[in-house]
Amino acid sequence: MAHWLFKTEADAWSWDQQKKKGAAGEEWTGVRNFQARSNMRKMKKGDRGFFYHTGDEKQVVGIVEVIKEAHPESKAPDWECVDLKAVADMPKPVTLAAIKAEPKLKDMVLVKNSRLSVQPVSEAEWAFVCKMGGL
DNA sequence: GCCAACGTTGGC
DNA sequence: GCCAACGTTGGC
Repeated sequence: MAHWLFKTEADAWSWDQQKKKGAAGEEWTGVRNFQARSNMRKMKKGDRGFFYHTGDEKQVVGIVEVIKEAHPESKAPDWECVDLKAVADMPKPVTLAAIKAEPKLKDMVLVKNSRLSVQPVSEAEWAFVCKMGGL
């Protein structure tokens, strides 16, 4: 199973909003970057990802699961999205500062290319960040 | 609020 | 197809 990281600003689409959608999930819309889109196209149902708040917080706040693979956005059919549902809170949110301070995570896309909004996460990185977050 | 880094656009 | 200019993002 592959792992990912979804970046969002809390005032655009927050973890609370995502959680309120429950098991029905919600389309992950607004991706207008080709690299991010190609990452979404690689996702399989059941893949999991980190839900990351950028902006003021800059921390991983939860875990989401892909419940529908890449398809056109219902409101902007020229673009694509996947559907995500919230799976779990991070017991202890993992901050960008903590990630940057950890040598094992120095190659994370979040560190190397923070602007990319949908990122791949390696298995080792996934396990390590989960551990840091208390999962 | 600033600035560096990156992606996209458009002229050639 | 290249590259300069521009706009946007996001960390600080």
